[in-house]
Amino acid sequence: MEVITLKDIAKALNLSTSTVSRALRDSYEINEKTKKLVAEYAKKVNFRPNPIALSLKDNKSRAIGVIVPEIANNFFSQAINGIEDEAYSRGYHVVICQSHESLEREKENLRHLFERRVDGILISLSGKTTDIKHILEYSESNFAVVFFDRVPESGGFHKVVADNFSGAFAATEYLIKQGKKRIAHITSPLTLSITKERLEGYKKALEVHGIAIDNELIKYCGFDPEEAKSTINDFMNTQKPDAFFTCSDRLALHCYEAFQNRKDEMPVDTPFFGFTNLNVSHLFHPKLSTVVQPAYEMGGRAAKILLDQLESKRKVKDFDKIVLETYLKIS
Amino acid sequence: MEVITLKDIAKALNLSTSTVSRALRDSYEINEKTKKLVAEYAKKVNFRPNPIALSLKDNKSRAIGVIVPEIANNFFSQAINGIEDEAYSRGYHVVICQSHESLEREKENLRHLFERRVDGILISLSGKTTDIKHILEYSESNFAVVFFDRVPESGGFHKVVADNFSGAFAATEYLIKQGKKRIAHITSPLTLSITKERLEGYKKALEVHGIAIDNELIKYCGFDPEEAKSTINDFMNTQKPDAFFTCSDRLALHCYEAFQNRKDEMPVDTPFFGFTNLNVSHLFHPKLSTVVQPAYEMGGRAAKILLDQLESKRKVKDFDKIVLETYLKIS
DNA sequence: TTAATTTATGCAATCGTTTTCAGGATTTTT
DNA sequence: AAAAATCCTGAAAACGATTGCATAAATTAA
Repeated sequence: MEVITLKDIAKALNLSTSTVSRALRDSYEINEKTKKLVAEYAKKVNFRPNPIALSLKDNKSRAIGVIVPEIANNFFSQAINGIEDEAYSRGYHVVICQSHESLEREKENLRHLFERRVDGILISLSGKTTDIKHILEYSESNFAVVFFDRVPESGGFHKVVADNFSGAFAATEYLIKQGKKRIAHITSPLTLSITKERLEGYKKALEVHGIAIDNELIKYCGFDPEEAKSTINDFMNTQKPDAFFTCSDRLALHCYEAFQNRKDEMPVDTPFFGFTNLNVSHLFHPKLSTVVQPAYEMGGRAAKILLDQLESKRKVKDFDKIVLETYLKIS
Repeated sequence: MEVITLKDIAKALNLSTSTVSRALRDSYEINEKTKKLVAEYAKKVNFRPNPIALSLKDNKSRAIGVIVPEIANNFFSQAINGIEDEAYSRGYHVVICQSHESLEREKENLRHLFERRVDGILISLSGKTTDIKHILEYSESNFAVVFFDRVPESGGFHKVVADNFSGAFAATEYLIKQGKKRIAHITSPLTLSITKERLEGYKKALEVHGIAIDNELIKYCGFDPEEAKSTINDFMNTQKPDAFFTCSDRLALHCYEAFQNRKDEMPVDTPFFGFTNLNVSHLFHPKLSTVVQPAYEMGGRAAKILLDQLESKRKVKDFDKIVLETYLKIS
């Protein structure tokens, strides 16, 4: 497979590169016969314009960056699928970076992507990110940014999120309808937007069903597995909840592990709910039910907004916030 | 964050772009004073050479492509982590494509990456790929290829694989030492290199321990979950093995699902082994033990070989085949 | 037949960087 | 003091594509 340039074609057909270029782009200035000649030859030798040359010319890389906490997480890998399908179908490629829940890594990722001259980025914030100064720095220089899933509170950006409130409400309500009254909620640090929204959904469901909110049943857990372990131990030694509802993939897994470490097995009649996209939750013991987010769609929508923005001439002035529905997967 | 070019620096300091370029690359031709002046100014305005311009000049994109069957699979996402760490630390970026176990998609991925002018690719073959003609087409035009995990039989390529034989041997031996004698092996199509190697390990362990090989206990399963289902049903209705050993992530999951669909639960004293990197296998019911591959390392090594090759002047003549050890994770 | 118009093509600049070549200025050698 | 060597710098070409401008050739109008 040989790499062919415009110049090669021009030489072969005894034309100038400009004529060849125009012929291929079907310019009105070029004779039909010439066009056909060029088109046929180009096809024969399998000509493809060098995307790097085009990038240099247009000052556009036709690449977008994605920053997620972790690829090895079903939610994010599904979201990435959505992003890639949208991007590839529109001729963009995708550079993926992981923040590993670290603000420092997130900053490095941004710098790397910026230096690589990506046209814009999609980002789901790290768990340690409390403000977005580092992102604002870049977002001036016509460097478009769209947030998804874990988004900042401040306005002025496009965002795509799940309906965290309703998802948490539905899960909590489901547990209540199963007759549960002491539902523990184990959640992430309050710095994350999703934490607050899910907590509100949980509280609202209790309220609607006339169950008093017991703050002892709500625990915040950072990223250290040990935290989850001691939280679970506390719960089992004191509160003995009759159901669990955790806020994330990671927390659900840490809690399951904490249970495995205890002598007394997790009671089978204590249902466990997670806000996760784990595609194997139904194989867990005890069963793990989940609030599932439309991760693929979320990625695709976020990518679409970004690319639309990149390709539109006028500067956007109003910013979309798209909220996608979740659904329950009962195991 | 402003984007600065050589020309900007040249204008500001009243020098020519060539002098600035040379100063920054510490050329012996440039006066020390000038060098210092330029270096300081460049640092102040945060100059970064435009990678796209460099790519065009060098005819190198400093990007590598990765083709895997599926990102949403722990083995591959861990391998990608290894690839990205190696690549980013050496100033390359990574374009990820998924073949979704389809030969057609794999061909499209190749075409896409080639047109994108990546300098080389890392590939783990799709389950439908039986020959590598489509890859050979490209591998001429100084387009380096390194295979990992699922590699072709033919020589003439760099390869990084797990010691599939030993892994399968160890798992089978473990089951035998647990007193199991009728160990079912459910495996992928024989077109995949890993299938054969793992099957050989399984057979060898039986042989070493004086257990006759029963071909009725060996079943090949494609990618359709229904196949796994009927395989499991067949086994449970007739052979009733006293242990299971599956060849892949996917097969292990399909089998677990098949068991869930049956009335009679999977007997708890029938141990189940998978050749997978599932990081939640210990939370399954019944327990899933696994042969774990060093996925991160595999990705990293493969990337290193590829990048070393890209950066070496002389053409490689002998091709490495690196075999990495697996380990058992008993749940 | 000559001028005006249309048609078809090529030249050259551009994007940002590197690098070859050339040359001016300064210093050293004779 | 002239020739040679050394040092520093800049102009220009190259990478591959696009595009404004110029112009030659063909056609039409007068």
